[in-house]
Amino acid sequence: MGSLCDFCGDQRSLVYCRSDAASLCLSCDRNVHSANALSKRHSRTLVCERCNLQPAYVRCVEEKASFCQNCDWSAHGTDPSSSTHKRQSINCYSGCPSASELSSIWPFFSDIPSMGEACEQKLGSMSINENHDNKARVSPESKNVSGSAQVADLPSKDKSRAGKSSVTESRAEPCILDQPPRPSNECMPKLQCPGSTASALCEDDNLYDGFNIDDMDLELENYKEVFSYALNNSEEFFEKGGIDSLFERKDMSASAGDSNCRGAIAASSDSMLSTKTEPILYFTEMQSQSNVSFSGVINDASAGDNQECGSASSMLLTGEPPWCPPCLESSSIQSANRSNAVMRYKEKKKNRKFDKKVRYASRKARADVRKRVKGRFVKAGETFDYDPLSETRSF
DNA sequence: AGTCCACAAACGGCCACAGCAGCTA
DNA sequence: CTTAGCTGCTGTGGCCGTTTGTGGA
Repeated sequence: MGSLCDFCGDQRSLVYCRSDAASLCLSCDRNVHSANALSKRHSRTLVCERCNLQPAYVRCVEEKASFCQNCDWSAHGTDPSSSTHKRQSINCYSGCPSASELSSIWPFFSDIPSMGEACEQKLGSMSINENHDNKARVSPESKNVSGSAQVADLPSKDKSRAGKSSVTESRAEPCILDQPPRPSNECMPKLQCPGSTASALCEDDNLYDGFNIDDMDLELENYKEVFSYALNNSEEFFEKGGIDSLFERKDMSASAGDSNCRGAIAASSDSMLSTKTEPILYFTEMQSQSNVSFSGVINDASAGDNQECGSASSMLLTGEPPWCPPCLESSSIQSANRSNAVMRYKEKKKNRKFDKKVRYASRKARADVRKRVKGRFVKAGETFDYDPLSETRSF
C-alpha cells in the first residue's frame, strides 16, 4: 500500500510532482495543477512504488512496479536474478492529461493498481485541451508536443539563434528502447524527456559519471548565445523558476557525479549570472532538456533519483524556452504570477542548505584545532590570536 | 525614470600543513 | 618488481577586503 496523497491525505498517492515535491492522487493532481498557468507546467511522473517518496523513473515489466533510481538500484542492481528484468523508462507529463492520454504516455497505465480505475472515474472526461481555453496560451502549452514547432514560432532573431544552437540540431529520434514510437499528437500532454544524451547517462547506473566540463566547454559558443538570454531577460527567467531550477539540477549533477563540483556549484549558487561554471551547466541543461522536448516522446530517465531537479523540468522540460514570448495574458495576472514566482524562489533560496561535504575528515580535524591569526593558519609555535580549542588569544 | 547612497550578503583569497599521487633511483 | 625518498598538489576553517545586490531617498 502506498502513501497517502500529500494534498487530500485521503487517497493513495500515485503521481509525484517534483516542482511541488509532493505525491498526489490523480484527483488532487488535476485540481492542483489546473489552478494556473504556472502549475500546469509542473512536470509529474509516477511515484516510486517501493519507497513512495521519490519520483519513479523506470518501470519493471516483470514486477509491474515503478521505481525511483535508488529503489531500482536496490531492486535490480545487486541481485543477479533480477538484474535482467526488462525495464521501461517512465515519461513525465505536464498539463492535465486525460486517462487515455495517460495511457498513451504509459502503456502500462492500466497495470498500475487502482490507477486505471481511479483515472477513469476522475479523469475520464478530462482532456488537456480543457486547460487551454484561453487561446492565447495554446501556442506554448497545448499545441506544444514537438519542440521544433516552438522553434518555428520564434521571432526571426531568436529563430536564428535557436537554429545555430546545437539544441535544435540534437532533436530527434525517440530514445525509449522499450516503448514503441508514437506519432505526434496535438492533444497529447507535453512529454518531457531529457533526450538521448541525458537518457544515456541515466541508463547508466553511474549517473553523470560522464559529466565532463571539457565537453561542455566545447559548446561555449552556444552557451554564450543561450546564456546571454538569461542575462538579458533575468526577470522573465525568474518568473519561469529559472534559478531554482538551475540550481537544483546542478545540485543533483554534482552530488551524483563529482563531489568537487558540488562545492563549487553550491558556493556560487546565488551568483550564477556572474560565474562561468553555472552558465555552462545551464547550457547543458538547456541542451539536454531541449533534446527532449524537441523530440517529442522520450523518457524522463534523466530525472533518475534526483528529487530536486523537478523545477528544472517544470521550466525547461515544458518545451517552452526562456526566450519564448510571454503569453497574452492580462498584465495583472502576469504580475501576480511573477510576484508569486519570485516569492517562491526567495523562499526556497532562503530555506536551501548548502551542506558542504568534507572529503577529508583528517584535514578537517586538523583545521579545527589549528591556531590562527585573523583567520589565517599560523605556523606551529608562533603567536596566534585564535585557538579553536581554548578559544583564547595568545596576545 | 534615473541617480546616489547606505547597508547587507556573498564571494574569494590567504594562511600552514598532513596526506596523497606520481615520479625517480 | 618492490621499496624508499622526493616533489608537487589538494583541502581544511576563520577572517577580511572586495564585489554585488537591494531598498530607500
